[in-house]
Amino acid sequence: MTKPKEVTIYDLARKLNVSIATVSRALKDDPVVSKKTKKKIFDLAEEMGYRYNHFARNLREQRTYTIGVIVPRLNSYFMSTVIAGIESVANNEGYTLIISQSSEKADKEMASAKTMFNNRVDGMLVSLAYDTEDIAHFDQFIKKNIPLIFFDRVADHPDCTNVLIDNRKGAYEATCHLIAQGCQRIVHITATPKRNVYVDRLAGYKQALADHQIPFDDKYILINNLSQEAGAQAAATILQMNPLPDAIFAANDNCAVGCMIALKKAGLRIPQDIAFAGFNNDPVSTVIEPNLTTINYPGYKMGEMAATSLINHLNGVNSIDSTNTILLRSELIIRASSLRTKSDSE
Amino acid sequence: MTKPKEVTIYDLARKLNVSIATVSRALKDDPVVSKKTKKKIFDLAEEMGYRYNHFARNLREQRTYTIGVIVPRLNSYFMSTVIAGIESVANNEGYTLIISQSSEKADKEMASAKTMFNNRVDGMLVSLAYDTEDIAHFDQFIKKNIPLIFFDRVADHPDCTNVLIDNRKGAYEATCHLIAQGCQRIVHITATPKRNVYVDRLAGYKQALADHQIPFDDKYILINNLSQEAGAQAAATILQMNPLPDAIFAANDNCAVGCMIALKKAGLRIPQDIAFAGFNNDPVSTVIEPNLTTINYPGYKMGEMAATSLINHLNGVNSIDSTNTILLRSELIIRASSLRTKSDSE
DNA sequence: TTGTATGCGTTATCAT
DNA sequence: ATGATAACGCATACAA
Repeated sequence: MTKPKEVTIYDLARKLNVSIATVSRALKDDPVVSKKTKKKIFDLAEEMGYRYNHFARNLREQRTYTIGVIVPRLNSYFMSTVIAGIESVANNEGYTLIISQSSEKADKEMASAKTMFNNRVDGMLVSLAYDTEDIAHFDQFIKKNIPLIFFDRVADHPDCTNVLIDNRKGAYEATCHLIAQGCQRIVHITATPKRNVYVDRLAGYKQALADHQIPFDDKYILINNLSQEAGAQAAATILQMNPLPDAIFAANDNCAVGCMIALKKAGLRIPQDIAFAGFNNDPVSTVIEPNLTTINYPGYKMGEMAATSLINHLNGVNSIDSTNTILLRSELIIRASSLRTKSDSE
Repeated sequence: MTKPKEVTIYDLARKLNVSIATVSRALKDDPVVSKKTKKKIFDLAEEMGYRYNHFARNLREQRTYTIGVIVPRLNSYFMSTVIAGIESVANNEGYTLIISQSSEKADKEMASAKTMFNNRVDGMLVSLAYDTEDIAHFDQFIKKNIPLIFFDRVADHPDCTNVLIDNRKGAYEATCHLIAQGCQRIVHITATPKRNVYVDRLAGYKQALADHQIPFDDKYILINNLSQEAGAQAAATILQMNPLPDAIFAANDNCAVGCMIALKKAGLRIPQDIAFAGFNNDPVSTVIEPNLTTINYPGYKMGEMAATSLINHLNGVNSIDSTNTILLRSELIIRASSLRTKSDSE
């Protein structure tokens, strides 16, 4: 139970009859220290099991080499991929991550923000929760000049960089594809208009309709939380429609899958009766039958970009003003769920 | 770019004409301070935007209120659920999490361990990587009396508590179920014998066979990394077998799904030609057709238990000697992929 | 109930 | 090339 005493630079200094200043300098490989003493110090440090005390440094340097990450949830393929990307960059640059999930709740997000603020993170990487309305809980960072970068679920803020894909374009392409397959009554399942990703995807959907002279109809817009269960419930609503829609474009794959399963159970054939497209290219999209057409979404890259941009900023490499938005490429992946023209190939 | 100056207890003390000791005591709600002064101090702290400096405290108290978490990967439903459980407990108790993924590689795991050690975590929560042989990189924690708890992918270590399910029992039940469905030639797909979970599941499988007088046959054991792709490759191997096996028990759902898809493509009917069982109750198990029989696995609970146990230990509540293993309940969930008796119901 | 003084382990400034 | 010393912000033993 007793904590063994930590070895400090004082201990090293005493044993070698040098000053702590010399030890400190040697330990960070300062060229001003002679090779000989440096070697002596390194060796002794190793031998005595010296370990660097980050807190003393943080206290002294007023920074923590820690980055706070808040995501809506960890258990989505996309998010965990993003985090992997963030981690690789952060580790490389000597930063530690504090990760927290908001579970899609604004109040949890606020609590996490506060925790991270109190932990004196050097910078923040945030993807907003489903129901966050107001982003005032991030003002504390801005005020203290702590850089904050939003990714994927972003917010418009004059002081923050955003990293995301062109959601509007992705949705536009998916919808155009459905139209090209002969679909006219296309349902769009999406989530809260509080989040840019859903607003933009809806806009892309609308524009695709407009560009093909298909009138937009409110009743074809279904709003839910995009869970698989919500997809199943959406299916019930869809089955009530008369005439039945001939395509569904869901704002994520999970929801699309829940909906597909329910519609199949109701006896509809996909894509013949109703075509499907999703968003995200989640692994589940290649498990569902027929495989789901979707938008591929560079999660790992997004994580890397966000982290790199943040760290560059921390190092003063690029000014936060210079880049306000980083847009990543996405792509439509066409699979059997939407292929009506030669639907039964393979 | 300039860092605004931080407010400290000195600033508060000066403005109120009290000592820093009083401020320090008031801030942590020490009953010894009078209500009046306490209120004054709280109000001023609020007004001046004072924030607590964890590093000064850490430096002073020689602890960090930080817990290190190392997992094989974040992007599995199971692991992210475990982490959600860990997080809820840790947050409640005022601990911060540093999370890192080993990406199933021993060297990354070692690097993460070192980082966390240098960050002076108060305790560790670890689930081992696929290819970790030697757990010597955790000795540094043991030596410093930093408690370490393994969960799910555990190691036998006299000084560590393990939190896991009874993998042997789970596998035994799954295998018995397959046998009860009339299967005799049961392939078991599993992973490295370096990890307890796979060793135990294999043992459960073997015991089930033995208890039903079915001879064990080496060639029915397939070892891979349990990815979906590996499942597809396993399918190729299985198709070479003569006679064909009549059941597959995979050590996780992902791999089972990959294998099912490939076998279906090859024209086999599930469960009529070949029955399937997996492990984990991953959401994908209810997307694949037919739905996958599997072992449900209490991830959130496991995270809560591991975190609670660690924090209790940190608080000196329970000695690490008192509980060396915490076993959680798991359960067999029977779905269509293994139901041969009345296979086509529903 | 409040105050004084010291140490926690660094880094950095100024000397030498 | 090396050393002495002053911060950094807080908690606490001891005093008052």
